[in-house]
Amino acid sequence: MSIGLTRLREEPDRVRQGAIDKGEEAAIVDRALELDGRRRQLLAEGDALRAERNSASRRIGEAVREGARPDGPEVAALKRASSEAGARIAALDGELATVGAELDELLLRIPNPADPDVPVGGEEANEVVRTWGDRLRREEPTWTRRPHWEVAERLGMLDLERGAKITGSGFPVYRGHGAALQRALIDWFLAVHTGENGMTEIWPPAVVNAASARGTGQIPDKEELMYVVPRDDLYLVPTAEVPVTNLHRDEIFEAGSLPVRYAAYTPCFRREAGAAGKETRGILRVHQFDKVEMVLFEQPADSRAALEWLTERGEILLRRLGLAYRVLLLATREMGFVQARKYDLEVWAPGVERWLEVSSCSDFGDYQARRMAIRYRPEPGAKPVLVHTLNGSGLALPRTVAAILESYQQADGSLVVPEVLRPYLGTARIEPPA
RNA sequence: GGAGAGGUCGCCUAGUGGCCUAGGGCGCCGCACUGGAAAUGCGGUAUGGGGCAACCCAUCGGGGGUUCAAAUCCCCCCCUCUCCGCCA
Repeated sequence: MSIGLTRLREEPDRVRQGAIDKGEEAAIVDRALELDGRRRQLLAEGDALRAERNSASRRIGEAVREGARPDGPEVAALKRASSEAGARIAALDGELATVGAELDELLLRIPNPADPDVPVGGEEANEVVRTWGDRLRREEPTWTRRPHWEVAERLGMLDLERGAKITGSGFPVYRGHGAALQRALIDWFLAVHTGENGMTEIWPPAVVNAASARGTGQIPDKEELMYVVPRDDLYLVPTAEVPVTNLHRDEIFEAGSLPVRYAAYTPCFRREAGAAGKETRGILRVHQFDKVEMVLFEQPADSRAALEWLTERGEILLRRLGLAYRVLLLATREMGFVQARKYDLEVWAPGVERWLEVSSCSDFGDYQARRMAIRYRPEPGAKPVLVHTLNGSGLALPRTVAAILESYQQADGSLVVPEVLRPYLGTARIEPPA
């Protein structure tokens, strides 16, 4: 990810303030401006020298064609001029490489400024935009709700122990109705997205190359987050965002072709190094999980409205599942480096009595698109401009499953199946094995 | 995995060190001709960077090298196709 040089030059104050709001040093902005000036100067000098060298070489060709001796004095003089320019170019290129490297490194540290109305601060500044549904209580009048892992183990839907045996902790095994529930959710989510939401379904590779990992910023920003296959220089995807956004890397959308909206299911692999303990009981935080992700490519002017629409696509799923949830507008230091605006969807899990993040919907502005060179031609024949990219979960499965298990469990130990999933599961109620 | 053939402008293609500052065709855009169109003719049709501009620079799958000069020669890598092997 990086900030655009044009934007840096045109609104340095906004960029500087944006960096401060996200907890970065403002001084890097000024240093970057300085280096940018030096770089442009070097480029101009280098280009002039290249022009000189090119014309000298061209004249050698012409002279030889017109009968000059290739080893004669005229040609020798031209050769000398050309070599000399070449030597100076090499020197300038050396300095340019140094300046460019420092500049690139600085640019990587300048965050995408948040939208003006995003609250400034950390977690305490997050804003609850809206809440839907009634929160169930753990303590019912005549019984107590169990946490999801107990519900699931008792119903034979989940086997964490054997998952740990065959792979490691954080790799859950779903079985029976538990496995079917995974499949049902994925299928239903995609049906909604490709149907009423008009998205195109993508079924991408779950493993990507280094260029793709770099495109969405997993390298170098979040390299420790990913599982790596070093022998083949490949990376297991931490989210479908990576392969799906990279679909259009180095491409130009022709006029009239936007928006392009995708929905994609992939398994997601995250190392989650250092995350262990009570907060991660059950399937709240695992190394492999399933997720349907929505990825949008929009015209710049449309991205803000598209984010509201995108967030609503996630909310609709929760409402139809009958799960209480809230929408958070994340504050500047919570939203991350690359987002201009970000909403989190949190579902209520009555068994553990916690809000669980099941979706994160972000507008990246042109920040991602710049790194991947994804552009759009506003009019036929016009100069391409960077597109705006957005993505949002719709939805991540494990915590959605946890909320379903905890919300729909019954006093007798059975589980009522949410109505929208009954056609997929073929039953309205799951009973404990006899 | 082995052998061979390829990767050039949106698409097809020419191109074996300097008239390549990449030619031609198709498609597309504009203009002319037409009542309107077809056909035809003329012109234009990549991306990024720099410059007020004329214009300049970079890019022929990617990277490195040889040379005054590389689409062209050399090395490494990637991808596609054909055949063989293996295989859910």
